[in-house]
Amino acid sequence: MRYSRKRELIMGAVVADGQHPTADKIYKAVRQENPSISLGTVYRNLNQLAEAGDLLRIPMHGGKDRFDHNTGIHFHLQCMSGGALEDVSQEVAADIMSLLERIRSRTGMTVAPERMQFQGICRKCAARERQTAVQEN
Amino acid sequence: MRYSRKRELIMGAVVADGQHPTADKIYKAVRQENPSISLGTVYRNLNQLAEAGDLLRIPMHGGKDRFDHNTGIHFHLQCMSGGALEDVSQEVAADIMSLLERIRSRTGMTVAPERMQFQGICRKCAARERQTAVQEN
DNA sequence: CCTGTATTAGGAATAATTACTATTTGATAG
DNA sequence: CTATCAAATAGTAATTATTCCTAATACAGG
Repeated sequence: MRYSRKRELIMGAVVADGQHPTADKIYKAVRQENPSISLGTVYRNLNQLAEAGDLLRIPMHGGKDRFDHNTGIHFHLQCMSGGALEDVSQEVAADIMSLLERIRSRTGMTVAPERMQFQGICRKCAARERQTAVQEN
Repeated sequence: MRYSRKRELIMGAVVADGQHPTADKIYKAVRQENPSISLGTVYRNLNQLAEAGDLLRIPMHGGKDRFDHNTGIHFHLQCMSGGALEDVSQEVAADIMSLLERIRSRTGMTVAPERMQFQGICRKCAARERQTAVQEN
């Protein structure tokens, strides 16, 4: 993988974003800096960077895939209410890892932690829903 | 939801399949019985049945979604090697449920068990890969 | 510089799924 | 049994994220 100024920009934009940007969001961000970058280039570079392990590509059910500069072991929750993708608190990461190990030893299936993904309701949306429920009473 | 002969056929085909068929596979199956059924009808009915809780729609990363007549609590592993989608042994189901409960109580995030999905290597592919590795030595 | 190859822009192609519309069908009431 | 009316359907067009393609460009080594 040869150096390219555009790839550097793209990687920089993912890091700068800090959240879990879509390819499209990165495309818009890098275009501020260099309007000649094409969407195809953004996708190709994100894929190459993910392939090289410099970032994570997070496939999303029924939506645009996300990218993450944090390549350390952590987990994601896709909120079914608000749609947000957020990191699961590190507080339970060890519990998750030990479950995956238990699955491996008991069933022979190996689960890839970097591919783990939860779907449910995030804390913020859960609070909002409780609030709404109270008001309806 | 009014009765329809075609919906009955479609539901029957999902049950008869027994595995985790795609909409396309169901389409081909029901066409044996009634060649006038359209793919749109298959999708619409599968969606309605999933909505009504009569079956599960399982979104697949980078592939066609699957459907499952088993609506009881169980979990799926998508094999990254062979591509198969298979049920995770019930042996570890309780462990998984208790992890999800621990996540809820510690972080406030609620994970939907019916949406849980693992990606990794199934037992069969793991065995095959070990075999191949040995032969290469 | 010059050459070989990776990278790129721009647009076409893909593939699963949904949306649209005129027609048909199932349930219901007379 | 027939008339009625909403739900269901066939067939096709549309959608959408992503990949593919090709000619042009840019990087790195000699």
